[in-house]
Formats: sequence, C-alpha cells, structure tokens
Amino acid sequence: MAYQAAFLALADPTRRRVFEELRRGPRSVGKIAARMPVSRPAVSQHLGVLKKAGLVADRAEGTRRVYCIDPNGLAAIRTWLDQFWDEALAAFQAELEKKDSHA
Amino acid sequence: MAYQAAFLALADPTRRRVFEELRRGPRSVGKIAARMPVSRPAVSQHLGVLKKAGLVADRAEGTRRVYCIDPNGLAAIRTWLDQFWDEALAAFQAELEKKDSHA
DNA sequence: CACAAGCGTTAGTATTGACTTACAGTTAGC
DNA sequence: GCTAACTGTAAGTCAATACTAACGCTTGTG
Repeated sequence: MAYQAAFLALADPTRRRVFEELRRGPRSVGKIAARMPVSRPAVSQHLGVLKKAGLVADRAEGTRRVYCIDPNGLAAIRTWLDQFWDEALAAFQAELEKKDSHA
Repeated sequence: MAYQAAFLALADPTRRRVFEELRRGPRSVGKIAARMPVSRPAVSQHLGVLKKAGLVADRAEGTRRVYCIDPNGLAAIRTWLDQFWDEALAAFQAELEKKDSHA
C-alpha cells in the first residue's frame, strides 16, 4: 500500500519537477530552490512529502542538507504497475475464453 | 507529457479504486458505483477524468455504458518510469567516477 | 406513445493542499 | 562567543477539487 503516497507525491507538477531535478544527482535544498519558480520553504515542504513517500533520502552535510533519490518509492510504483498489468491481462484472456465457449 | 494527467488521475484514492475495479474486466457505471462508497455521479466524473488521462475507454451498450482499461495511460507512466530510472542510474555512475578521479 | 432504466452534466458546497511570510534551530568561520 | 549561512516549521491565505443533489438526454419496453 506504499504506492498510495508515491502517486500522491508525483501528482503535483512542482513536486515532480523537484523530484526530477534530483535525477541529475544529489543536490542541496538551496540549489534546487534556485532553479524553481517557488520559494525555498515550498521546496522544503515538497521534499518532506517526497521523503515520506520513500522517493527521496536526505543526509546532513555541514549546515546544508543534501537530498538524493531513494529507489524504494519508484520500486513500489513499478511493482503496482506490473501486478496490475498481469491481473488485467488475465481478466482479458478470461473474457476471451468466455466468449469462445459461447460459440 | 501524457504522464502528467495519468499521475494526477491515479493520485485520488477513490478514483484509483474505480480504476482498479476495471482490472477484473469491463463493467458498467452502475456496477462499479454499487461497490463504491460514493454516489453514481461521482463515479461517472472519476471515469471522465480517467478517460481524459487515457487510462480507460468506453463503449455504449444499449442504455448502459461499459468501461474498460486503456493500455495507453499505463504505458505513458511506464515510459516515464523507465526513462527516469535510466537517467538517474547514469547520474549515479557519473557521480561515482567523479569520486574515483578524485583519488 | 408513455414509462422506466441508465448516464452524463450542472450548480453549489466543503475540504484538501500548495504557497508565502515570519520565526526558531543547527553548523561553520572570525 | 558572535555572526552568518542553511534549513525545517507554524500560521494564514487562496485556489483546486471531490462530493452530493437535481436535472435533462438517450435507449429499450409495455
């Protein structure tokens, strides 16, 4: 049930942009906020949501806080996606067989 | 840029539950709403959002409207996920080499 | 032709949440 | 110790949205 938070976190465009910024590598909060159209506290809040969703991880580095990508969040989404796809495909084939037995 | 709508659509719990209900196979609006804690118009609106996101498709069947899963929406998310993962992995390895050249 | 079933749409409401400003806490340098 | 740099947090505001109730439209049935 972890994909719930992940989907909710990635739904917001600004927050996903923050997340995608970390795709280039680990960054501090200030570095990220400098490239964003919103204020630094807003970025900090977004990072908090992403962290709770298991999408990012943070480590203290002196006075600044460096964030990087946490694979767990994306893995949760991928798992959900694969499982969903398998079930849907199975249901689809079951539907076909039902119509075959009809003929 | 199609994953934007898909993520936004799957973020809402009720809407995702509607979507997951179609995993079992094609259903009419009434059938879905019967298993939901919200009213039928709410389900209809959710289905509209899912349709615009390319996650479901509908066909008229007499007086009732049957919805089924549209692979396009999920494919968009999968594409984004794969691409994101590749870039993040490349950045991670680049980070490692940078530290190697440091030694 | 009238009636009922099944949906989509609209208007209106209440709640969620993204954002800014101001403040408090922690760490490096003089 | 004192200042500056960097960040998380709290309170408040405003826009987005999920929901219900009421209505109108289309299709099958007597």
